[in-house]
Order: sequence, then structure tokens, then C-alpha cells
Amino acid sequence: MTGQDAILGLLMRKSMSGYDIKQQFEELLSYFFDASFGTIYPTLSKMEKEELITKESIEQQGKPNKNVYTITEKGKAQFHSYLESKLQDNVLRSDFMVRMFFGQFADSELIQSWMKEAIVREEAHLARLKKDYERFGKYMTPTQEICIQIGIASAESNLKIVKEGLAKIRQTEQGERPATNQIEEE
Amino acid sequence: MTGQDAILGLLMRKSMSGYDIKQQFEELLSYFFDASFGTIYPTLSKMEKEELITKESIEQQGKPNKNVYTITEKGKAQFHSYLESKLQDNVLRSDFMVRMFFGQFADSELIQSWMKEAIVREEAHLARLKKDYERFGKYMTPTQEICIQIGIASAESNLKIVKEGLAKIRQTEQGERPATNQIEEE
DNA sequence: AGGGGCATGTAACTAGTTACATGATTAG
DNA sequence: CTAATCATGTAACTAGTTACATGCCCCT
Repeated sequence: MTGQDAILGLLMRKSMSGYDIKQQFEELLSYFFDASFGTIYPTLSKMEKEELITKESIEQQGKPNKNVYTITEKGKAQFHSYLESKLQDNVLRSDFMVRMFFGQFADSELIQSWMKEAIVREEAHLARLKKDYERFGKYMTPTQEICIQIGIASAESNLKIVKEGLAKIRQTEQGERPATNQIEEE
Repeated sequence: MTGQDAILGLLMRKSMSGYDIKQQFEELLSYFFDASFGTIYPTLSKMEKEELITKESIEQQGKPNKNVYTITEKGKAQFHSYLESKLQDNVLRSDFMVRMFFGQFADSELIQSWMKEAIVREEAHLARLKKDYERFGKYMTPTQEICIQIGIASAESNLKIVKEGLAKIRQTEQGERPATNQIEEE
């Protein structure tokens, strides 16, 4: 699965511009896929040359012209051959988890700062997914519903564990430093 | 967070060869990070030039020589500067979820084949994480324990949702095709 | 005889990012 | 007057992959 497959998928749903595609990636797929303009525009040019899509320049009032791309029969065949290709494994790259793995080389304060930050981000992420599900759930296909349910459940489970972990680390810290109080009592 | 940071992290724990590093990535970090030999060996050469690590050639009986790398003070400082850098967002790329998102363009059988495959893979993944936790849990640092707990909980939650989703899709199919039974009754 | 593990490395390639460049309109 | 939104695109770069090349040992 490459950026091209995901772009073709969006163009299967409706014709749109590179700018629209970027927005859809962010709004709809950001939890499990993303691509930058630097990927989208060159990929669209390449696909147009290969006749997987066609370009139509649309004039707009008050806004710049946009190039609206439409998938061709060849493009649709290409997308179906992607759907029939072998399923690729999920790839997760988590800076947070790498840091936690090497936590023995950081002091407790630094570790806690990562955890607090991870909690803030995960909460924002979860709130967004829940809002999307509430709003658009009724328009989603059954398989899209499964996607968002996976996202929500995963975020909730991560959040719970990081929060519990943070509480435990704070406790341990207090237990290991009873001297702090004595110093302050002086 | 790049491959270099993760390699430095492993070399903080102990000196080892490129081959060892690859094994550790697979055994210990594969859920949230991976790098191939094609990344590891060039990165080690580059880091040696930059004096972040030193190389020592070790002769072995019955096995090829190995280049064992040791982190330098400069390397340790570099690793600590990574730990103090800004936390990067998690990046997930899920072919399974992309396909599910575009499920409207695939027939029910194809969708079910993805889901079955996803379940098999997730179950294998979960079994491995659980086994690792049982075996090595007592030797893990508190932050490493959080990593594996996140992995286990996430896998369990994904599994539950995909299994429920698959059951639902099978139900819907039967409801939509009562004719099948009639044909078989002939 | 063949496969798997140990061990290192390179070359060709793919994919992707970030930053820059441009420029109009609209909202605060 | 400033920032955001709309809109497209390129260039330089970074990071990474896959496949190939080599070769010995051990087990079956």
C-alpha cells in the first residue's frame, strides 16, 4: 500500500483536487495514513501520465483555479488490483514507546513529562475520533465504522495504561524519597 | 526519532554488533520500531566516523568475525540530547484500515478475507507479547512494562473489535441472502 | 545436498519529508 | 495589517527498503 493506492481510493469516491485529497487524508484517514503535498502533487502528475486519472482545470471566483482529477477505467482496475493484493502488516513507529523502552537512561521528571504529553495528545485524538463518530457515524459504511471503533478503543486503552503508569511512577518516587520531607522540615 | 537514536539506545545498554542490534530490534522493539540491515550497517559506519561509537573486531571460533560497537561519551551525550528533544507523534500506517475504509469497493468475501487474516496476525502478535511479558516481565524496568502493557491491551482491543465486526458482517450477509438456502434445498 | 543461522556490507531504488516559491481572498 | 485559507508545485534532502554478494558452520 502506497500513497498512490490511497489517492486512487479517494478518487473512487469522487473527483477532487490535490488540495482536497490532502484535506480528506487529514479529516478521514489521519489515524492510520497520511501523505504530504510533496507526495500528493508529484503522484497525481505521475498517475495522469500513466492514464490512471484525468485532469480538468476548474476556474473559481475569488479563489485560485483548481485541478480536479477523475479516475479512469484503468485507474479503477489498478485500485481493484491493490484491493486484491496481499495484505501488508501494520507499521507503527512510536517515539513515545522507544523513549519509554530506554527510560532507564532518563530521570523520573523527564519520563513523567513524556507521559503527560502523551496523555494530552491521546486525549485530543480520542475526543476528535469520538466527535467524528457521533457526527458521521450514521453515514459511515460498516467497514468504516470498524476503523473508527478500532481507533477509539485503542486510544482509550492506551490512555488508561499511561495514566495508571504515571500514577504508579509518582507513588514510587514518593516512596523512594522520604528524605525530601525531612529536608523541608528543617 | 531516527534509526540512529534507537541504535544508540541499544548501545547504551551494552556493546554489540550490527547483527545483534537487528535481533534486539526484532525481539524487543518490533511492536513500535524496526530497522533493516540496510539501515543498521550504514548508520553504524556513519556513527563511527562521527565518533559516537567505536568498533572492535572480535574473532570467534566457528563463526564469522563480528564488529562489536561501543558507545563513546560523545555518543552518550547525543543519546541524551535525543531524550530531551521534543516528543514526536506516533505514526501508524495500516494497510488493513485503509482497505476497510474503502471497503465499499470490495465484495463481502474479500473484506472477510482481510478481517480473518488481520485476526490471525493479531492473535499471533498478542500471543508473543503475552509470552514475553510472562517470561521477562520480572526483569523489565517500570517504563518497559508500560510499553508491553500498551501493546497487549491494544492488540486485545483490536482483536475484539475485528472479531465482532466479522460476526456482524457474516450476519448481514445471511440476512441479505435467504435465497441461498432455498437453492441448496433443491 | 540443502536449509538455516551467523555475520557484514553495498547498490539501486522507492518513498517520503521539509522548505521554499507564488499569489489571491477573506476574516479579525 | 496580519494571519489563515485556498491552491499548486518544485528542489533538495533524508530515510529507508529490497535484493544481491559473500562465506563458513551445523544439523538433518
